[in-house]
Amino acid sequence: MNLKNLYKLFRNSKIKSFDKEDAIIAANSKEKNVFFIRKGIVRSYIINEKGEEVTFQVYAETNIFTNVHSILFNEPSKFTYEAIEATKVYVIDYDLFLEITSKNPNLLEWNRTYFGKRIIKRAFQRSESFVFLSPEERYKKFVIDNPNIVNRIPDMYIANIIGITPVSLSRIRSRIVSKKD
Amino acid sequence: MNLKNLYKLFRNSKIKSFDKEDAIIAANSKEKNVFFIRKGIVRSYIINEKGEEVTFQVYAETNIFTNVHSILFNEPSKFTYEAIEATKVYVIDYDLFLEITSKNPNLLEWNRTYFGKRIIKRAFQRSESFVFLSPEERYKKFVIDNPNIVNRIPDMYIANIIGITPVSLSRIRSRIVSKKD
DNA sequence: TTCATTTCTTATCTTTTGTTAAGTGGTTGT
DNA sequence: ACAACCACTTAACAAAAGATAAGAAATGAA
Repeated sequence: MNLKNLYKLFRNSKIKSFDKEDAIIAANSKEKNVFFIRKGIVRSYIINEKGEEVTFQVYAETNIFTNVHSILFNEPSKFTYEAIEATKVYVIDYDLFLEITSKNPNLLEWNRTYFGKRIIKRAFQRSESFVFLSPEERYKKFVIDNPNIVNRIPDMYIANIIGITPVSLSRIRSRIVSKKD
Repeated sequence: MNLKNLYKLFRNSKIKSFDKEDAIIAANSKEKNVFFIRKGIVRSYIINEKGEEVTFQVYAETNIFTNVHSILFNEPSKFTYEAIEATKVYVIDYDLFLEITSKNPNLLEWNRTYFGKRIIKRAFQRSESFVFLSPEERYKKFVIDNPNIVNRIPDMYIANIIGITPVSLSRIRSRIVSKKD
């Protein structure tokens, strides 16, 4: 599956634009849309018991994001999905998404193999990174895995994503710099 | 989907018994079997660069485990799957598993909804626990989520699973006890 | 530009974790 | 029963992380 087919899938869908800090999927929403990011960055976050925003994941261009909890389990979203930059997305209803992918053999294969599996693989790899890697190693891995994202989002989001505090990430960064000398 | 249908799926499959510490799936294996645990506990682990075993996950009765990396991506398993207790499993080849589930409407629906989604949900919830919970909270959650496992496996496995050292888990446990007074 | 806001860094202090090692208690196998 | 082994605890120390706050740097808005 390549980007060509993906564009085919989304070319007849709606396009929506969001300004920085716009909510794309509100918390507690049960909407079942599939979003393909054409331009921009999106993050998912929750508000914890202290009232702080905690970022869970970020998505950039050519990535798909959805309200996983709704699509898979018909549950309201725990997360708010918010544009970090001005963002353009293709939007397609999940049922229509399934209908289209099931009619086109290429897309069906893609949906079965690439799309669903990619979600599982990422979730697995992420859990593995917490079990097998230190915070510093997780940060280095994030930088390597997300070269197109790392300089476009606040470090505090990265800190949340790898499970540490922003202050601690700042110290890790200065530690890495001083080691290089 | 209930256990009845699951038993139906596995009733004509092979049954295998493993002694404590037997490897059920060897590391680097590409076998594509699906295992249903009838009795016993299984853990997956890797050997890290220091030569230490690091446990990633445990599975107990009525749970299914598979060589996820092989089934989804045709890659060799990173993990060894090992019986922690004397264990009896139903074994069925993945292709046969797919064939049977696709013929029986109940099983097909179960495979689409319950089986695949359960894997995703668990992987998500696990990642979330590392982002949103402290080590102590992760331990308490593990105990609540796994009442049938927690007293049957060494604490050192639990420590690995929640991403801390055995020594640290021991301290957390004594902290919890002293708080209760 | 200038001002206000937000993020990042740095500092201080406390708490927790990692590491290593020793000791205790329990289990296993012969 | 006995020895050997393994898991758990505890201790001591070093390293890292969390919490809080203050200042610097960057960003955004008027």
